[in-house]
Amino acid sequence: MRDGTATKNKINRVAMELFAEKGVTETTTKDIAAGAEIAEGTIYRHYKSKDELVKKLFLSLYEEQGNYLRDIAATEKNIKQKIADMIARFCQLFAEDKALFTFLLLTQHGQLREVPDDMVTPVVVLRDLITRGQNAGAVKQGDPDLMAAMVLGVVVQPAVFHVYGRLTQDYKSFTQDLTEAAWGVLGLN
Amino acid sequence: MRDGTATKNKINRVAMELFAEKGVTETTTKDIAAGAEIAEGTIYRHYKSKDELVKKLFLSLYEEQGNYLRDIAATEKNIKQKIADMIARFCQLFAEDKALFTFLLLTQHGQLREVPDDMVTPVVVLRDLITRGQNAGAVKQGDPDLMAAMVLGVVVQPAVFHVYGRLTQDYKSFTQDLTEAAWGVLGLN
Amino acid sequence: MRDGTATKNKINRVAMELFAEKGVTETTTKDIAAGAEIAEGTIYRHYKSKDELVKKLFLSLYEEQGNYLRDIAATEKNIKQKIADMIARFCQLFAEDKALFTFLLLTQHGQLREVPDDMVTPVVVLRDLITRGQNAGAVKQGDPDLMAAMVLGVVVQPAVFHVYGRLTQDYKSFTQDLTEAAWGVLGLN
Amino acid sequence: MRDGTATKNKINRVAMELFAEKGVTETTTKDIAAGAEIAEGTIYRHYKSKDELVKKLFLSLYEEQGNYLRDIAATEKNIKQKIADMIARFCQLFAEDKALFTFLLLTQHGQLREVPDDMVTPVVVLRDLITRGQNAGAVKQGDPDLMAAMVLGVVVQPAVFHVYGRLTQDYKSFTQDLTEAAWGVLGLN
DNA sequence: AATGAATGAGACTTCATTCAT
DNA sequence: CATGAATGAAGTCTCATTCAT
Repeated sequence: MRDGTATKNKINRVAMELFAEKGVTETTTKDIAAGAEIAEGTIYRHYKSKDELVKKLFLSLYEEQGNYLRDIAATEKNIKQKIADMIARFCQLFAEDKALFTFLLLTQHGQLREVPDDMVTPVVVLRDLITRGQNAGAVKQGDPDLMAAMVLGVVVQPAVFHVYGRLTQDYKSFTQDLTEAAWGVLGLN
Repeated sequence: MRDGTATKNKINRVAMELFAEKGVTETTTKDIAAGAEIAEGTIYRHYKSKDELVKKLFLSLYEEQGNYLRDIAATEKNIKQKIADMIARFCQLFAEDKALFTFLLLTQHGQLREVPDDMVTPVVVLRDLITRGQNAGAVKQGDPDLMAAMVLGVVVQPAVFHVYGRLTQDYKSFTQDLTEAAWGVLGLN
Repeated sequence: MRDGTATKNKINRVAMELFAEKGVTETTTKDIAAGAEIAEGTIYRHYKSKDELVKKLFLSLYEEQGNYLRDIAATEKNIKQKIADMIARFCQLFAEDKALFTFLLLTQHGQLREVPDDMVTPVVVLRDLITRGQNAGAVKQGDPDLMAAMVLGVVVQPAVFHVYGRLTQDYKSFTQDLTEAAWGVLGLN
Repeated sequence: MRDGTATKNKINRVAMELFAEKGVTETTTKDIAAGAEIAEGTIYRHYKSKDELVKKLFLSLYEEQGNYLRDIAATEKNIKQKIADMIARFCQLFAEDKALFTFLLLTQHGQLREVPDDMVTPVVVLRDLITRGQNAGAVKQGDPDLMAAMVLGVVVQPAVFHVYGRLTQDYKSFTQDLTEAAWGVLGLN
């Protein structure tokens, strides 16, 4: 291949999966190279260091999730429906790409502090949506950051249980229950 | 202290704090020894390996939390009150010892698989309480594991936000809100 | 330039300057390529290896200096004047192209052993001039290699000081002093 | 051994010899460890990095030479004799420990800039001695830094020739010639 | 029980060199 | 002649663990 895009994509994918599987520190550059079927040195044509790989991977994927949610928040629907759509989208994503979620889950500690203030993150989108819902009188009063945290917890913690085998059903089957719980937390019933 | 109990306690405390601060892999045995003001080799008088230290520390602290919750679950109160007590207890703990929570938070991945089947963990206690509540007709129907996960998420995720500075108030001030949200998830209003 | 002469010259010049600035091992082929505004692979159209580049560069420049001195030695002037001319020439060169001198200075160790026996080097020219001066009775007796070394030291060491900032005046202003010192060493007063 | 002094000394000696023989970059930590008959990691109990090893080694040995010369400069003798003593001392040192000289010679480039301003170096001692000699009317006028450089060149450049095999006699046999040349440069005859 | 110098496996990274385009 | 992505050997350094004291 003339440009290295395919190689870089392969590195990204393999790295994400290995990080999700074993954790970042436990995954060696050798592992990544083997998984991507390239030489170890090749990683360094695309990233200055393993650290940079982790950070860029995390930030780009984290922001990508933020963008998805932002698009949902930007629709014409009412807030109740937007919350439902967001949760449906999360369940869909998790069912399709568990490694992506697990990677974000494992990597957040230590990477969250690297998030630029102006980045569109899932958390920020959710918090802003809640704030606007409160202003419109649809969502009950309360610290919007706290409410965002609780909603996030309702949706994410079952996914963690799923990752660790405590929940085994197809995650999409939880969509309805999660949505109703989130509505309850926000007083949207 | 002719026996090494004091030394071991110091190791445990220092290790937990360093693990919470920087993560397990990023904390070296040298760091721990320095923090505990002992020689590196001394750690190996008390633990066979760093891995064993991490595992024993995690399991004992995790079980300790389970025991607290079990004691609450064993009281004569009604389930609604028990949930409230558990959350109050968690908020208290988190406010008093953030490092302990952070340690458990960071370490769960990779340690959760080591938990013996018969151990009394917070998750098991909570799940069993929910099941009994459902049998008694107090808690609404639904997968008890899923419900336990959602309740846990409601309580724990705000703590994560607190650790990363997105929430800054004294955690105990959230007790009421968290409790009501948990009740809502369980249909206990 | 259908042939690569211009490219090769650019490589030579850039390489010399970088070698002088940071040392040979500390200069990467990537640095050279970047400085010469070519691709890394292009270097290998002109040189078999980095080693060959260093060696050829050193030898050609070193010999070039030898040739200059040989031309001076071949004139009709008396030895005293020839020494003066050589030193003047060195001061001129150093003032004009400090990088060239620094490159030769840094590279000599490790390259000096590669010099072919029959090459016209500054050292050989100087030594031969001294020998002839001794035969003609103009230069005082003594090991000609030792005397060549001392004369060289008198002229070169101040240049080293200049490179490292211990001497800061225009080097040409030292010409007279260096010449007289050299004469003194050779007993030419 | 209870303390690591012997090990550190061994590292220092072996490193100096290898650096002198092949150059710093060409000497690997593996080489040093093998030469000192220790594990590679052991080097890092005594030095934070290879760089630090090189720098500390250079600075301590360089300063040591400065101290020797300072002691000579501090005697009651006249300046002519002091110069003679210094040169004799240098010839003695070089004859006894060629590796030390070669190490200092090879390493000066890149280390000279690290020398603290207040360090007693051979160059500073020599320059100060010359300045005092000029004030006393014993040494002829002229930039003392330039004169120090020339004297240094007279003494050191033959040593370089010796290292590269152009001079082969016992270096101590040059003592008289070098001394007279240095005197000549300083106008001390 | 405690020490701390030493170990050695292995991680990350660099860089001269190759080769398909 | 020129490119630049890829290689892989080799280097520096870290760190959990051991063992003589």
